[in-house]
Amino acid sequence: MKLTTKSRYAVMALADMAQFKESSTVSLRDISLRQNISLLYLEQIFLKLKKNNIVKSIRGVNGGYILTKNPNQIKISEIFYAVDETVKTVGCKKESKKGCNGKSSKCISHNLWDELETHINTFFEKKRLSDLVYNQDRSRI
Amino acid sequence: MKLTTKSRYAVMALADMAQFKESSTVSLRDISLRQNISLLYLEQIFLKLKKNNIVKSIRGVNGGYILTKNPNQIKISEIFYAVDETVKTVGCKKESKKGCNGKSSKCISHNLWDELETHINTFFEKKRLSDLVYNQDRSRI
DNA sequence: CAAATACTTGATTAATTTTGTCGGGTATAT
DNA sequence: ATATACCCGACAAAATTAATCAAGTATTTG
Repeated sequence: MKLTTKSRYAVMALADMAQFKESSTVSLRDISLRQNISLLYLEQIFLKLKKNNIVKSIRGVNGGYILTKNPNQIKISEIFYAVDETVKTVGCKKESKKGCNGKSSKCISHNLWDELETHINTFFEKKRLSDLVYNQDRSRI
Repeated sequence: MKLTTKSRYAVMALADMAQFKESSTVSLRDISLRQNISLLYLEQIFLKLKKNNIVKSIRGVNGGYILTKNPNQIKISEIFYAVDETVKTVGCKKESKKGCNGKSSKCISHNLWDELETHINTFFEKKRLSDLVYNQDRSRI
């Protein structure tokens, strides 16, 4: 059970923006250099973040991206949703006739997986981008 | 972020054993039929469970597997560990000189991922096989 | 003891998903 | 104009997961 790099990078990049927003916009090139993430890959990720209204873009020279909200209003769960990171613990098909479909007949472990999913999602709901930035500052020695 | 079928199957199979232990041993063939899991794949899984002392095996006709402990003493975390399911949220290499190595220099999101890992693992530590079986019984209408 | 059952093990293949890259755009400040 | 930086769809490489195969060994039962 692991996180995809896509969602990890998304969070890292947004945290980077929250931290280094010296100017109004932050270019992907800067993030790429600072966080050591492929620029091309970052572009892919930011398209999704933009579609989901987490950042907005400004084109042209001196362009870049800006957070649409304050870091303390951006939940980690939003970010994950934006880049299609989902928590999948259950393997049962909803439309399967025989076997577990989550409704009429539940497999032995179904409730456990459901609980787990909720447990993880709750974590993401609670955490906000601002938590990272402050945490980071505190953890520097 | 998703669970591998291997660990899902492992939990399902063990829960099945806890539930249907009419005789002393349960054959993989029975589990395979009841839970609709490939027999060959189950064999692979049970080898690991055996190496990790969660089940023991009895060969020959009427052979099969037996749980080594009571279901209320088998943590989900043990099962996951046995089949090599690990929770990996951090992508940072421990030996990397530049960038995050988890110690001298931490990347912005490092603490978050660590927290998440702990959060998930705590869940698996708390849950026991017996929780599934009872849950299941309760959820049947 | 023969035959059926069921566990044992390593190797190999098939399928899927992740992790990017490529190539060609378009908009804008200087 | 031209360099910078976002935009977008398609594609390819790599890694991982999922599952199968082949060739066993041990044990019970008739």
